[in-house]
Amino acid sequence: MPKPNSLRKTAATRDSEATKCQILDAAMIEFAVGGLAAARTESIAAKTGVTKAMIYYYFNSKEELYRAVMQRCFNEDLQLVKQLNLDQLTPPQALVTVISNMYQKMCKRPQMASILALESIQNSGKYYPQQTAEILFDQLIGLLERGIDSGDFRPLESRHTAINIVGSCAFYFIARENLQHMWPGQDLLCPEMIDRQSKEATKMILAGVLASDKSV
Amino acid sequence: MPKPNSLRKTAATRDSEATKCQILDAAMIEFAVGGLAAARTESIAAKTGVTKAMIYYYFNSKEELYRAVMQRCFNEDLQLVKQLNLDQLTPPQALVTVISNMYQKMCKRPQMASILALESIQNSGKYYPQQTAEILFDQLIGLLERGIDSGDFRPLESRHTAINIVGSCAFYFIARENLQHMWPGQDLLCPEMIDRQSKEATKMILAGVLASDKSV
DNA sequence: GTCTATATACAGATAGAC
DNA sequence: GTCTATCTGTATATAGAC
Repeated sequence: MPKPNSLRKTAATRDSEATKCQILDAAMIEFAVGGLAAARTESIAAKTGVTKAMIYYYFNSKEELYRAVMQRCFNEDLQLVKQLNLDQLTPPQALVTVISNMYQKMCKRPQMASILALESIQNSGKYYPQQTAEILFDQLIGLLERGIDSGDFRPLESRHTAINIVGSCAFYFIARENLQHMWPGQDLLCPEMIDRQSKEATKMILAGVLASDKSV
Repeated sequence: MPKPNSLRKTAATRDSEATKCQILDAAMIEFAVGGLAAARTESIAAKTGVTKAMIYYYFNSKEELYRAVMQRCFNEDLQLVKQLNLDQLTPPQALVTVISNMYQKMCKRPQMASILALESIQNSGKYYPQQTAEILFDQLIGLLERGIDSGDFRPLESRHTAINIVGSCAFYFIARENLQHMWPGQDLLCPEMIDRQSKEATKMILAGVLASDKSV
C-alpha cells in the first residue's frame, strides 16, 4: 500500500545519517527479540519512518545490518569500560565499579543482554566482535587476580568466578519475562527495581569473593 | 528427492511412540538453537529418521510441537526437584543441593538453559508453563528465607538473591559459545569443566549468603 | 534518498498414494 | 504410519520510477 503524501519524505526532510541511525535503532530492538534468524526486515522497517528498501540501500543485506548493530553496540560498550580506570582502584572498589557499570549499561540498553545471549545461542558468537568479549572479561579476570594477590579476595578460580559474576547480572535482563511473576504488576526495568537488584548482587558477590578476614 | 528403499520404513520397523520421541528429541535441539521463531520444521525432520509430514501427523503444527517439547522438558524437571526433599536438610545443605542439581540437569540437557532463555526473550515466556517457574523459584526462595530465619544466612532479599543464584548457573550454558575463547580447545560441556564451574559457583554463592559468623 | 512494485526463494502446512 | 508432491503464504532482495 502506498504511503500517504503527508508521510512521504520531501527533499527538505531527507537526512541520510538520521535515517541510518533510525534503522540501526529499530534493528537493535528487533534483533534483541528474535536474533538474526528470526528478525524480519519488514518489521524493522515498520519501526522506522522509512521503507524496507532503505535497509538494503544503506546496509545491503539483513546480515550486514546485523553486523552494523553489533559493531555499534559493543564499540560503545568498550569505550565506556576503558574509561573506568580500574587499575587506580583497590580490587574491591574496582569490582563494585564493574558490577555497577554492568547494571547501568543494561539499564540504558536493556537489549544488550538479550542480543548477546541470542548471538551466542544462535550463531555461536560468530558475529560478536571477539576482541570485545576478551577485553571485557580480561578486565574482570585481571581485577580478580589482583585481589587474590593483594589478599583482598579469597583464593578463587578467576575465569569461573568472572562468569558467575557476569551471569548473575545478565540473567536478570535475559530472563526478565520469565521472572515477571515474582513481582506482579511491577516493571522489572524501572530504575528502582534495577537498583535493588544491583545492590543485592553487589552484596552477594562481594561477600562471595572477599577473604574471610576481610568480610566485615 | 525420494528416499532410497533401504531407508524407507517397512511395516515391521514402524513404531509411533518411538517416532514421536525421535521428533521431540530433534525438535528440542532445533528449538534450543533458534527458538520457536527461527526453528525450521524441515531441519527438525532432517535430524530424525522420518519426513516433515510426520511432524504434522503427530503434532499438527510447529507451535504445538514446541508446546510439547516445553511440556516434556519442564515436567521432567519438576519431578526431579520434588524428589530433592529440601525441607529435610539444613538451609546451607539444601542450597548446595539445589545448585548441584541445577548443574546436573543442565549437564544432562545442555539445551535447557538456552530454551528457557529463548522462550523468555522471544515469546515473553508465553509457552513456558508458569507453574514450573513458580515452583522452582519458590523452592529456592523458601529455602533462603528459612535460612535467614534460622540465622544461617545473612539478611538478604530472597527474590533478588534467587535470581542471582540461578543466573550465575544458567549463564554458563547460555553464553558458552561466547565464553569459549577463555579455554581454547576445551569443551565447556565436558564433565570436568562443569564440575569445576559448579564447585566455584557453590563456593561463591555459599560465601555470599552465609551469615558472617558462620562463614568459616 | 526514498518510494512502489515485483522477482525469487523458502517455509509451514496439506492431499493423497502406498 | 510413512512417504512424495504440492499448495500457499511470507521473506529477502532487486528494479526502476520519482
